Amino acid sequence: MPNPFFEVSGKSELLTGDLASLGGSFIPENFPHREVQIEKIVSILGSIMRDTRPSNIIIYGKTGSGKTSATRYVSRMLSEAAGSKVKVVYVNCQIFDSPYSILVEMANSFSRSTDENIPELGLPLDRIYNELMSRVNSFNRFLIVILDEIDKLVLKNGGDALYSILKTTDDTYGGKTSIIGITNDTGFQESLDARVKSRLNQESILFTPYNASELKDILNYRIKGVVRDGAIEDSAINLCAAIGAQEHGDARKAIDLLRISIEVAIRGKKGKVTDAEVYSARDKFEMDVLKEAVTTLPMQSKLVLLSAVVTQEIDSSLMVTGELYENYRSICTELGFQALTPRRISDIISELEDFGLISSSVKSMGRYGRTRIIQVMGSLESVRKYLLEDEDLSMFRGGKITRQYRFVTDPKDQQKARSEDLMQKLDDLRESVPDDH
DNA sequence: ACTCCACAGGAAAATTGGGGTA
DNA sequence: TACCCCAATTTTCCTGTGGAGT
Repeated sequence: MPNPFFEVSGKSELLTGDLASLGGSFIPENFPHREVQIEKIVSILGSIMRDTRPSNIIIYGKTGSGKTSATRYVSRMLSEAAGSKVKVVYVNCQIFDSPYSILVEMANSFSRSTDENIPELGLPLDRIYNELMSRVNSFNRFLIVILDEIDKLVLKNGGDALYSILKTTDDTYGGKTSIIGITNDTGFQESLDARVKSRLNQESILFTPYNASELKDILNYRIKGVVRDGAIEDSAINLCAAIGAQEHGDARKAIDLLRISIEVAIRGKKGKVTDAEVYSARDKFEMDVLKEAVTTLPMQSKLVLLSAVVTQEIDSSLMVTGELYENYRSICTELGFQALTPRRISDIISELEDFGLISSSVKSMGRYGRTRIIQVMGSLESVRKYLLEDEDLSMFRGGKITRQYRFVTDPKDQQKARSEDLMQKLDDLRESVPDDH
């Protein structure tokens, strides 16, 4: 009888190694089909071994093209080879997206203990800057700053952040700071202003999308030593590779898919991974991504998304900014949140679109104005379910839904609807407790 | 051809919340 | 404690605009 505890602990006769090596943050020892790019990075950074500052690098490539892990891989090797001569700082610009937070993050990477850390808020920028400079200089070695998702910096504050970081490459006496920017936006350069562009873009490296057969090689390489020989059918690997190839050659997706397939097979007590496991893994994968995206949203974004779900449930053809906003306000009232202004909600809608949770397109409705037509991605029930997992939202009963009067063609009906809407708003006002400010 | 809706989205002001110094 | 400094976030104010109605 197979030991049931092996199954509980995630072990199985399918496995010979640790499934974690198919996880997202794992950096492998080898990058099949990325030899050219890696060699180029190595040759640029190699100047450190000759005590010369390396050029700045910009790396382009879609998600899952290996740019981030290849870069980290190379910098890890460099640290091994160059020892204390070099310091590598990795900053994800999606999380640290202001000049202040990035400089602090850079400076704090030199701290040996938390009490040396610079606070995350409150200090003048140039002081942070000077502190960073003095730390870099006293360190007196090469500093390599990896800026992942560097395009987010430009998007959010017009390149100011980038400019202040680039200053570090000049002002360091001896000029020992280099920057590696990573982006998936190929038009990234055009959005830069000239002074930043000329300083930043000294070398660029393109990570081309993997094709299906390359993905297959990668998968085969990654499962070596993890899975018992023959535990995964060839066609299942091909399927994972094919799905990854469809998504702009996304290796991360292909690997995740394979990992989940294995998990599915283990849980289902299957002896091997077949196409069927991959297909159900794909469904699970989509759900996981959706759940992760929804549950990690900031509160206000959740409220807006909830409003989008509710609005679409009422009538998907009427999903426009104005309706969404009115319903958002009702929801805020019901749940006791302070509602933000339409301008901010407009931005939040754009943010939700960036996350792929909704899609929108601006459309002119002629007499009825110009607005965004919005649609929730994924199934409404799932999104709703994940949203209501938040205990602050779980009290949501359905909310008062504002009366619809836009696009009502008959002017008489429109007039009627408008006044009814107005009545309801007055009711709402009377019901609501007056704000104390 | 002209109007005007219902917003989009840029820019600047105002608010918020943290930190330093005296 | 009082006060001013800072960056981040949100609000206020604003100009711009595609096309159905007229």
